[in-house]
Amino acid sequence: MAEDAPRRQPTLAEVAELAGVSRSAASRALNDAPHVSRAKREAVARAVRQLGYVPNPTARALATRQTGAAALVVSGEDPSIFADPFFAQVIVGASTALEEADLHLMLCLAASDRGRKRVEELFRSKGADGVMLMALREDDPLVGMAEEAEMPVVFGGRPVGPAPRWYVDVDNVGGAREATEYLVSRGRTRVAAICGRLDTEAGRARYRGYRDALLAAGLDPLPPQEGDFTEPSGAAAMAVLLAHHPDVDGVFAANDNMAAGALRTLRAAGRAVPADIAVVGFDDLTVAQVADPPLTTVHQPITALGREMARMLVTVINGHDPTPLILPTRLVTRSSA
Amino acid sequence: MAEDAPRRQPTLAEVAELAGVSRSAASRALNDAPHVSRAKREAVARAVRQLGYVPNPTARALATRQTGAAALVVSGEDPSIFADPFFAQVIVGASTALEEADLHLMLCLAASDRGRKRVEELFRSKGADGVMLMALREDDPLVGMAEEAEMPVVFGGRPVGPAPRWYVDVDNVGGAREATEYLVSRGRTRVAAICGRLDTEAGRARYRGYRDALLAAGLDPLPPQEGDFTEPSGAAAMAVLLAHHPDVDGVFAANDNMAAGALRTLRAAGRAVPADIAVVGFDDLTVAQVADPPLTTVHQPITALGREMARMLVTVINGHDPTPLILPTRLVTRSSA
DNA sequence: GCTTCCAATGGGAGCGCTCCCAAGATCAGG
DNA sequence: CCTGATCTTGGGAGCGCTCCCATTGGAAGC
Repeated sequence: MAEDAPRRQPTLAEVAELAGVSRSAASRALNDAPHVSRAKREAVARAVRQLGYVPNPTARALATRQTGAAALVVSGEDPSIFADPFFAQVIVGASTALEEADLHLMLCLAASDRGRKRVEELFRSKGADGVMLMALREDDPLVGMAEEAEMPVVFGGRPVGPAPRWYVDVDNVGGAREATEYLVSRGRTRVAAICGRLDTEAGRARYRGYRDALLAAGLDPLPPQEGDFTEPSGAAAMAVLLAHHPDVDGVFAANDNMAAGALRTLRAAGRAVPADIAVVGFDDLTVAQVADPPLTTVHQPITALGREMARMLVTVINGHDPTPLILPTRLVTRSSA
Repeated sequence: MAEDAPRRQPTLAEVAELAGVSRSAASRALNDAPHVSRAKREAVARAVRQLGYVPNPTARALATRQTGAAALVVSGEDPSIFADPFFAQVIVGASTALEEADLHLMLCLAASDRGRKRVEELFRSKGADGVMLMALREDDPLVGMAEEAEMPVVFGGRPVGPAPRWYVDVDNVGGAREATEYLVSRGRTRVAAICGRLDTEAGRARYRGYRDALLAAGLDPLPPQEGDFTEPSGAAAMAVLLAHHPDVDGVFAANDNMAAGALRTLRAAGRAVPADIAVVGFDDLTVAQVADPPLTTVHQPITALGREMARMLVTVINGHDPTPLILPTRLVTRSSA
């Protein structure tokens, strides 16, 4: 008899037979559940080794009604939003925490109609044990899906509107306030804000922090100069700012990408940083260190954000009800302010 | 009767009953397979809508022996390797292509023993329909796992050693050669290389390209000054270079991160770029545009790399045998050289 | 010596879907 | 009007695992 090509994987039943025990006993032994004698436990282990048995996760999932996976869904208008290194760091944290709970990570970029439809299906079909949701915008359809879904959902950063039950966020207001206060403390009196998308809670919160700080210092906040968190948008916003308020001497940018863009515009315009204009960013990504001059920026613990989101999700999946978490930020001073 | 809490999802059997057809017919209608009358097809559609039915992917997976997911596995010694924005772009491409094939994306960072063990289990248990493998190092245990796995595996970038059956790579040698030739064409005669990890094929290939170009121009290549693709390692390598070869007038760095690091060291050492030393990078990530001076660099189509990997994987999953693909690079000249 | 209790055990019934296959319905051709 | 070919149809048997539950057999208690 020729060996028929990719021979089927051994099943638990075969393991049981080889070990001379029942399927039930084999199953219990495998999941080291109680009520299995030491002898049978060993017999099963031997059979597993001999057969090279690996449990079939799909079958297990069907029987237990648990998929063994958690999804990270990132919203956005187009997939390029995900190119921001921010998400990569979130993933590093989330992946590590999920690994500890022995869950797989599914990544969904809900950045097209097709993508959103697939996420909806994921929710409705319970295709994962839980979901982490990020980068939501105002009136984001994902919020509705999450509400309807009978599935654990943890938000990364609050969505615009009422706070969800479970979320992990960063102290955006506090960070922005600290950055602006720093600018003021360095003697800047005409400080502007290049803010992120105002249809995101992060964008709004950071502008709020900026405004609060200025008001508290008895200075006049400028109206928000909106960017979209990308480098080019920061460069453009800075150009507008320069045109309308030639006398600005300080800029708080809602993230490092935009701050880097501002730096570029400033360089082109011949303004010295920080001598003429001081610039502060937000995020503390690699770009902040590489920029010239290196950016003074608000550090946020991005990997921790991912890690805590995942941990919180696992807690919820296990039937508990954790309280939301707000991670601290801190100002890192370099040379741009 | 109180409505019992999270009422079980409707099953296909219930849909069939409501529609007055058999489970088989309902199944066929759902997957629009042939042999279903128009009338029944519509009845099923109506029942589906009325019940809010969504098929259970796990059950389907068990029956069809297809998981409906593809995994992207990123190797590395620790998870931080993934923080490189390079991977984020790969994911954007892969995710888009996978979406078209209606496959989910599982992300596995094989950056710890635990992580590698989970990948091995994934392979052995056929926990995905196929795998994309990246960032392999010499003697990487993942290569062995991939070989033994009876599962479609597409490599992103070739591993060190014999070329695998299916891979998508970038023309590393050609790109490095072009970069170096450019340096030579600008009159540089003492050109050094800050190369990436030499236990990766990309690191080796780029050094080879550098060496080939110099040899062809009748100049002497310097021995490889090895970094690990990170910014600090580039800064450190540049410092060593400056100490041992104070007269270098050109540097080819194997990626933008290291080039940015080199720039930093050069700035600290008071060397003008490109006047005293010209610098060329590789990748063309955002950092290249933000660096000061903006980096002349070898652009590689990263999103396309991800997209083509995913497409190739889908092709293999569908039973075909595509040929490996090598994507072109091109030099983008900015101000650093 | 005889209950009492509990660990150990294995059979059976699913989990929700696909798919093979036998049987019935439909229709054209002779 | 009958025969054979083609399309529909639904029952049944899995896919591989978990888990409930009834049964067994000692060990411990009186």
